[in-house]
Amino acid sequence: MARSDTRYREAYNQILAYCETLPTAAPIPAETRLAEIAGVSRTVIRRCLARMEELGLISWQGRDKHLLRAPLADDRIAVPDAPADKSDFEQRFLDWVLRFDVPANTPLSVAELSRTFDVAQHDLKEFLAGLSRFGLVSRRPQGGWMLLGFTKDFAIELSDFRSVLEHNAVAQVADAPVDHPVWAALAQLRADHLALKQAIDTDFHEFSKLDERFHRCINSVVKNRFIAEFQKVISLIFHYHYMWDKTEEKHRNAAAIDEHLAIIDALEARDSEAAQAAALRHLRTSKTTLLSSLRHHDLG
Amino acid sequence: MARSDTRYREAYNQILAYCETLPTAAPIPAETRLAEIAGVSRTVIRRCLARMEELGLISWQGRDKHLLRAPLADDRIAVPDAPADKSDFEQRFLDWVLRFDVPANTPLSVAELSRTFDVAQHDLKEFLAGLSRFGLVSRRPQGGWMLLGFTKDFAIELSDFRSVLEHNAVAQVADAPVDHPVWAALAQLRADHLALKQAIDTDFHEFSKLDERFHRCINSVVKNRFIAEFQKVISLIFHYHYMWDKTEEKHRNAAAIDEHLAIIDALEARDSEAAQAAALRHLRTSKTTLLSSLRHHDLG
DNA sequence: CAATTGTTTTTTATAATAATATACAAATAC
DNA sequence: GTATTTGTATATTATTATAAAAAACAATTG
Repeated sequence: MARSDTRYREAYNQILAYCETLPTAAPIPAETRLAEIAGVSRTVIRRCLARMEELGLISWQGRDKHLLRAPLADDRIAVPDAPADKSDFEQRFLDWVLRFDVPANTPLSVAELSRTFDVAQHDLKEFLAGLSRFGLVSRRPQGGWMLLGFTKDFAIELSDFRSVLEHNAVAQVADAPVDHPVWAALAQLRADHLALKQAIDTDFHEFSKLDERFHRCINSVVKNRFIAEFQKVISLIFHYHYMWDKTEEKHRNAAAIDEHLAIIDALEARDSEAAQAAALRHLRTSKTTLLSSLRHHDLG
Repeated sequence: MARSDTRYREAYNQILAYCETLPTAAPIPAETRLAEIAGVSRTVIRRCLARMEELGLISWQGRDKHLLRAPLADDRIAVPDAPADKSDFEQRFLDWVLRFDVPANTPLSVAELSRTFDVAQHDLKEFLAGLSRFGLVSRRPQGGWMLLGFTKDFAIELSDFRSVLEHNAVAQVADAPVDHPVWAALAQLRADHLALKQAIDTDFHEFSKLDERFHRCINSVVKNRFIAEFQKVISLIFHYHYMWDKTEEKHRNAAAIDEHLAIIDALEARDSEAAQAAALRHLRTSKTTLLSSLRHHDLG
């Protein structure tokens, strides 16, 4: 009933690995130095040293520390099982929400989520607290959390917000200097769009990836932490909904390719006005698609 | 070492108050009904009923529940002290950060914050997790949290983001129907601006409030949860920095009044282009002011 | 059989606590 | 003497155990 000693165990193995690089009988650096190496506090280092002394790996008396013998594989300490990739948990959670069409206003059980996703309960709570800033979840009066989105209103507001952001991004691209990498990227994207247009009859499902690449490219010009944070959520949501709404997919994607090309044309001509107008047209189409995809899923 | 029974205690008093409205010897509603009244689960209600029976307030046998006597003030149960207004904690925290110029990259001690703000540690963690979405705080590798902003980069990106949002808001105001309440609000704001302009020599410090009102008015037209969430943080930060930067305050405010009036003029003329241009000018000034205020505070 | 209560199971909020970090004092080496 | 390093004390954090509360289910009752 306290915190785990994973940090100590990992540090111990790390220090052991460091000692392997030392010649036998070599003096061992100061505790502060070791703490730096392992990225932990001196408290942990002293625990490590104590164990190493106990195992007869080192002599330790005051500031006189010496390696007695080379560490063996057997000297290593066991680290509790896999640290459960916490990094991509966000991705997996949104994936779950969207893929299984978890309806709006579903109560979320932290206990259950914790089991299915193999994430500690308080990490989950932190994550949900973060999402509540995006209005995707909220606390329930009787305790616990609930999934607010994905309603029609949410989709509309998200689309509108996306339009605002991309409108700005397009304007910035048009103003980008000639040597900006975005131009090379756009040239490549144009080629890829044209290629897919040729093969649209068979490869139309490839468009989803291309779409994401295109929008990411446009937005990459904007260096802004707030916008970047939102783009992550936005692109994920749009991306998934495009993938599922199979109605008229081929025709829809063919049209979208032309819309993308129109934006690229205007941008390369440095016609900011035209580019923004083209972007606006495309974003309107996207919004319509997102909303119709919601209708098919019987939400909102 | 478990959750508090505040919910039970509050529910108990609430049920007691409900019983006061009943005539003596009246039958008491079903547990489900009582649960609805108090907004808690049946589990809590049964605890309440058990206590009421024990005190001789009611008879309780199966579904036969009757009031035996009118509840007295003395029957009430003590509720643990003030629930510490958790609602405005966000405001108080940002206030603290800005008012005391907490420098960027300051480690935040949850334990200390919990004490000074009188907020439970896990509520704080939830709050910090939310702020980390805005890039204001982040987790430290060695545990705990740290305050990232308020750096120059943060201010620049925040200003830019604000510009994007307000640019959009102004465009929407220009398109608002004649009967939209924003027009009445703007008319009032125009009058207030003109009044302050007359008295600028003495009342220039009044501008800060007016500025906040003006921007809130413009943004009120945009109905979007994402934008609204950000506006809260943005307006708070700009508001405070304006209040503190005392250099040339009078002159600065006088200029800002004219900028605001120019925006109002263009909007009332339904000249979207001119309004956006005026807004852009004003936002540029704001950004400069914010940055210079940072320089005076020796940050970034 | 619909509404209500009795009982069991699950989930949540929270305080207690070991692990860790940090701060400070004493000792050592140069 | 002073800059490092270690020894020790204190503070903070992460995590768990657990009572409180909610939710699910079964058994009554009118």
